[in-house]
Amino acid sequence: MIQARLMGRVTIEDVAERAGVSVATVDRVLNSRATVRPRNAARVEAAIRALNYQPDRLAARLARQRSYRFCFVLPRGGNIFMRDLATEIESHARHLAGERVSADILYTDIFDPEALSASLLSVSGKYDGVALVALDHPRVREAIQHIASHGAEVVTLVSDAPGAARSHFVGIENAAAGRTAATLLGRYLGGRRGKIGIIAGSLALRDHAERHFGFAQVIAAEYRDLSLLPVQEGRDNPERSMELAAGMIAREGDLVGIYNIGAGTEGIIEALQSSGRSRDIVFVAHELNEITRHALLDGAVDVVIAQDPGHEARSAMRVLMARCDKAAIIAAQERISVDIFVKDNLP
Amino acid sequence: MIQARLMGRVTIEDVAERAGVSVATVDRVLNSRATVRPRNAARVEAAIRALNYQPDRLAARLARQRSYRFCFVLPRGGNIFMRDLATEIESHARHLAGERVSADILYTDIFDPEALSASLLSVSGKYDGVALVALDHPRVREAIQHIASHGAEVVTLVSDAPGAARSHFVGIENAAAGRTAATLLGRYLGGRRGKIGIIAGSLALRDHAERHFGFAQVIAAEYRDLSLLPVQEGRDNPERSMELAAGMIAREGDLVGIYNIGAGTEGIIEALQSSGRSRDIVFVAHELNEITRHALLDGAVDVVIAQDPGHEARSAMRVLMARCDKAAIIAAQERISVDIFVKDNLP
DNA sequence: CAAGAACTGATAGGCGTATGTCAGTTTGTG
DNA sequence: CACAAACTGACATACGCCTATCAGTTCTTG
Repeated sequence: MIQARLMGRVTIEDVAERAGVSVATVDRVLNSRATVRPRNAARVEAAIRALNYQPDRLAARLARQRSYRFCFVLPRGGNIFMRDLATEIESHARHLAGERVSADILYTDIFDPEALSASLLSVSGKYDGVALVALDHPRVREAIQHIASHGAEVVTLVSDAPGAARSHFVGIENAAAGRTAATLLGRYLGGRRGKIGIIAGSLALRDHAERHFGFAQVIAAEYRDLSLLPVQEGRDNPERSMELAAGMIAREGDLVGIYNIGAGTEGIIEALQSSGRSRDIVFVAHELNEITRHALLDGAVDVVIAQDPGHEARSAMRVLMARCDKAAIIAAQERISVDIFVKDNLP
Repeated sequence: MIQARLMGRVTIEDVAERAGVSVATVDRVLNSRATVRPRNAARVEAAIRALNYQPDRLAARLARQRSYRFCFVLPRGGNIFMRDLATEIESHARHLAGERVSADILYTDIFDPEALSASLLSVSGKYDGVALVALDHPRVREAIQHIASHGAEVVTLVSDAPGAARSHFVGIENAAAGRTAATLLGRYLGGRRGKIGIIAGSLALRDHAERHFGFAQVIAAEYRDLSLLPVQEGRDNPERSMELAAGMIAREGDLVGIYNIGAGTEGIIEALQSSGRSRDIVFVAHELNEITRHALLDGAVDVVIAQDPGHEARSAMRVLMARCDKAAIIAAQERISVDIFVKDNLP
């Protein structure tokens, strides 16, 4: 092992010496703890640059004795994806116990602006960071503002609230996800002519609306032989989605594709299979889980567009931690990608 | 901020007290520093479990005064992907400077077993961890063994050497990548009948051979209307690949698809475009970079199968660090996925 | 059962930073 | 020029763990 002394690690003492001041003064500059005469402050800054001083993050966190408490606000009784997300958050929180981080999960009705904002306010002031699956609503923005102004970091997760005081959004670009679905569905159909059915949870959900927008855009622009049926809202519910899909299949003789924007995929698979037209209808769904995974292998689903809940959980925590100790975040690492899965590249 | 004392962080002192021994003994057990009577060792283990003690990794690294030195062994004069990988390694190394980690890059001819193993031996003993783009060859395995037996951790990067003493492989499953390419190409062709041209860097490269295997497997099993032309070796060179592609296009009137297993994609694009048959031939390539990115947007390439060099660089460093301080690695986080890109889900 | 071997406890000092105190020095102001 | 205000330096303590030392205790073994 090579020891640090051999590497000549630069410490605040070196900076102090070089700047001709005491370590206390360097500390005052570094942590803006008290006013320092401009001349000395400048010297310190210069010494820092000259020596390329980088504070030791390990020592800093140890000394600061900070243990970060984060709160994740998730939908109560959510779909499979949300349950997977919760599992990932718990598992990563356990892992981070050795790094002085703890995370609680608060379940609430995120579709009700009043309930969500009440939950947010109830949490305000008690945590160093809050991650929430947001609803784009004035009340919610207000609650986020409240948390932020009480000194906590806020990030939105999966679903964003663009105008709000959140410092980061951990999630995918949903319009791009919709466009991706359209391109794959269109290319898989390879020039066939016909109708495409679309099922969403609810177009009142920002992410569903955005996916629909992206999907419709690409189909209109690039696949003139395909036409879209009006969106049906299945509320992410398998039974309801099954009925909607069955209705579509029965009504439209030239149905060649289905795009499920939200959850409830198992219902649509059932409708397809019991209709006997499963092989003729290209089906694109969202999110990778036990159901869609098996469906891909069976051929019941042709393509899955997904976001990785594990990545999102870890990313949210890393971003919160980084913001809490004012460190830089690695943009490329924290970017959540629009994943495409076929039967062959499953994890 | 919530202080640690409120959280009741468990320290070795708590463990010692609970086990009825001194902290020195706990330390002896934890770091197997000297022999401890079995009875006491068992008590300590029990106390650790009972209290769910987790050593503070920050404090440990600080005290140990370790600064990890890693070496990355990459191909000299590599293709775009390898250059991107090098850039990512440098950039992440800079980022980790504040966490007592440094990384050097050593360029060598990784296709020559003698040269590669000589480079590995020259590096042996000087680093805490080595990551290399491996060649699957006895000489190389021997060199890896040598490094490992001198106390350094070894991981393979992008290309594996399965029998060797590396503790981890950071890269994709190449057979799965090949299968994925075949499925997308097959589905994009939507039942069209014809020939598929395959260009590889060299089938002597393990990753290329594996991709080819996976690709051929799926085409044979699922796309009876498609037949494969013999693999042409372009040595990852754009000019040579262009000539090979141009030849194929001219010779085979019913060429409906091209799969480029390695680099040199720009050459193939040129051949396709100057032939005027670009729109009729589905083209699947590997790795996302400026060239393939533009080609996707242009429509010159239909699908790109990729691995993320940034993820690989960060993952290699995290794995090396984790192994150096005997910490657990997060499997899901370190798994490198076979990414699929179309024009709509580009980062 | 004595002598040596094997083990254990107490303690000190260190890693690089944070935070606070207090006496001492410089600066600005009237 | 005096006096308060603003600034600075030196030092102490803490964070949790690592490493080493040394005296003291408990085991082996002949």
